[in-house]
Amino acid sequence: MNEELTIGRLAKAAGVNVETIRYYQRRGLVDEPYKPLGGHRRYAPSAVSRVRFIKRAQQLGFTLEEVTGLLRLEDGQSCRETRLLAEHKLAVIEERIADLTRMRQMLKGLIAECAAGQRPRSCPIIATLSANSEVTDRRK
Amino acid sequence: MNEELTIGRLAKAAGVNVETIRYYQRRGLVDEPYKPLGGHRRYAPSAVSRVRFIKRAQQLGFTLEEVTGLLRLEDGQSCRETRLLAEHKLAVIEERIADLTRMRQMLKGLIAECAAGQRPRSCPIIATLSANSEVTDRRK
DNA sequence: CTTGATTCCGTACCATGGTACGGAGTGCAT
DNA sequence: ATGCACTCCGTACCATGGTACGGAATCAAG
Repeated sequence: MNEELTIGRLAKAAGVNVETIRYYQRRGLVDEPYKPLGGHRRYAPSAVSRVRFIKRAQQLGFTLEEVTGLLRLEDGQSCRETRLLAEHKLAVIEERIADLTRMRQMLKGLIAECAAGQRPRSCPIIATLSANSEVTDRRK
Repeated sequence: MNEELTIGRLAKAAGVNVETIRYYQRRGLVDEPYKPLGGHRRYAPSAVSRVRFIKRAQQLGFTLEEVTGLLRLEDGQSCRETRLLAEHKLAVIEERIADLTRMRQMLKGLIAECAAGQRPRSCPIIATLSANSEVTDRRK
């Protein structure tokens, strides 16, 4: 019995499209197995784990380029280096959260003003966007 | 005296590149003024406010397509409609924050495990990424 | 053996928000 | 009036993570 997979079965097993497998191959994230002359490539079952690894890393916020780095550490022996990558990613994510939190604060404030209907002549949101000053936090 | 601006001065006044002005024109966010035959276009001073409006809206998380919608409400008379746009954007931002917060929690936990060195044989981050469980894709 | 499904491969395209390039025409200052 | 800076315009390109297309070859089931 042969446990090897066609690209279609690999894709289905990993929960991605065939085109995605090809794309990962082009990016060097997944090995392209030997192709018999005039035949189709066969993927080892381990390729499924590989693709899932990539998908999980993406869910943690890693880009495909960063995943490439993680895959070089896949043997689990370079814990320190892996941790550094994770710490850097954590810092970036926290920055994004801070950015978004600021946006949220602004929007919440503006929406509240709108809802209060304090300025029926001119929408507070539009007024803020049209303001002649810089966009600093003049409103919290 | 003539207060009209060349595209270069407009760009500088608004703090963006000339190419960005052109790009906004192509997207219909900024009007393209009349061009005298064999001459250069001249922009009204209000174009500066317009570009700043766009930039401010972007800082609040709106895409250029959404900014197009906001600009249609620029007279400030459609407060309710404007507020709906803002509320929708707020919801999207809160979802993004929730996503990122989950990532942060995961990463923090994994980094802590790494630092504790509880599993010297295999890095906990790598082990998690390599886990044989399903991938639940929350992305849409 | 035939037929329908897959695979292969290169290439183009999607969204997003711009940036870069290049040749020709203008504008302004000296 | 000369020369450099600026403008115009179309087009191509950047990153990111894929998706779509299409013709030819191949595989697998009946």
